[in-house]
Amino acid sequence: MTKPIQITDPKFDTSSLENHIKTYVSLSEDEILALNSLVQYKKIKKNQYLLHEGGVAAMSSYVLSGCLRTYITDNKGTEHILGFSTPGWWTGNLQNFYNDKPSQLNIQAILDTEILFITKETKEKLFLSGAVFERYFRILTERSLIAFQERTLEILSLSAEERYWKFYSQYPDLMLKLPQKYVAGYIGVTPEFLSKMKSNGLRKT
Amino acid sequence: MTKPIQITDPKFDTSSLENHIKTYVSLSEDEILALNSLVQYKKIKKNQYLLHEGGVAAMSSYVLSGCLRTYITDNKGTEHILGFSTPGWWTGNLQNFYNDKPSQLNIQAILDTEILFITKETKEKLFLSGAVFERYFRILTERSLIAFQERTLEILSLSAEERYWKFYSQYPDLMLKLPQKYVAGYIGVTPEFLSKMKSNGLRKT
DNA sequence: CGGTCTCTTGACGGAGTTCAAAGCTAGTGG
DNA sequence: CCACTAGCTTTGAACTCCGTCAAGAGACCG
Repeated sequence: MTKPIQITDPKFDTSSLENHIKTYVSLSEDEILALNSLVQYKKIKKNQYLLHEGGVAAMSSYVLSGCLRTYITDNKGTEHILGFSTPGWWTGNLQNFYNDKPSQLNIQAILDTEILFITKETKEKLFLSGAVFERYFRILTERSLIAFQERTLEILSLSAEERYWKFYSQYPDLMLKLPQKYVAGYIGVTPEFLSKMKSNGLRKT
Repeated sequence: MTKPIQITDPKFDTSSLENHIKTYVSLSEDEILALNSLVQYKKIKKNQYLLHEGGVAAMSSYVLSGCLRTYITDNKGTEHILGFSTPGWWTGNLQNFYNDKPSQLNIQAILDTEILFITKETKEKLFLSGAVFERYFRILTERSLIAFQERTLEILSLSAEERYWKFYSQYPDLMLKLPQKYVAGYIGVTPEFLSKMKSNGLRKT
């Protein structure tokens, strides 16, 4: 389906990722070299999949350009979106780092997308090459955890309309160029109901 | 397994936490000493708070005995439970590690509870004393993140009854000794509706 | 005991869903 | 560059799950 990466590809630019890491920890020259030698590059065309339901390959991906969505399809066929990944953010199927059961998750490009990625194995090598990487990912994971805790509480405590505005305030530019059905799939309503909410006069309260 | 060296007064037993850490990383004697010197102990009586809404003190707590619940109160006065912490699990208000805004979270003992805890500052000291701690917390945080991602998808995709059974299968012993209103607050329904679900013949499908 | 907190039960209401149909938009090939 | 199609969005009516409010029954602790 998707082509394997060729390591002999012309050199790609890792400066975006480097700078991202440097906002959390400081990197030595050796660590930068290790990073560059372990990270791989990939292009995903719009609507193609980085991870298909049932996949077991564990990888973490840093988005350079474009946008991905991570979602599941429930037993009624409805899609539920865990999140969107825009440039400067990591995504991946963490479950597969800890067990080999096929993932329920799909990760799909909703725009032409470029990523840098590391597999489970290369990530371990990265950790061995410098403790700063362990620290970097600990911090990122903590921040991601906080975000998901907040999301959990939002779904439990806010109405659909409030969740719509929350999403809008968090991702204003993303929401404008996103198909409505994806917004619906993220905030947890049907596309029909989101449409009705909008026509029935949405107003921030 | 030999008991850890108690340098001075054996005020409390950290072997539970030590063993927990050792299931993820290996600890040197020096690291064990650092851990013992930095970790503090605390008892919380039933219904008392480890963290009150509005608190800003950042700490991570390892539960030795008892049980805690972490929750928020929304603007209608309804309580929504983020999670329960039973022996062998960590809890805390991570947001306050990254900003000083008062937390919305409450952490309350629902049984007489004993914890070991570290503050934001001592946690940093722990990281300096050994990279294994960074690794340990990275792994724990990743696992916690996976759990919250799954919870998010469950709330979005499952009915109240399905969430009830999911909760039961994940925490069978906990659910039996938990007031129903807490189960309701976790799965995201009113106590009244949970009561009706049960009387209307709950059956696993 | 007695009071407070928790659980149950019922009637009613509303937020959000389902299904179906029609309009709209955007991508695609000729 | 236009026409065609597939998917996206809108709209409406019927329906369902779950919430709200209120009242009563039970349970726990001082």
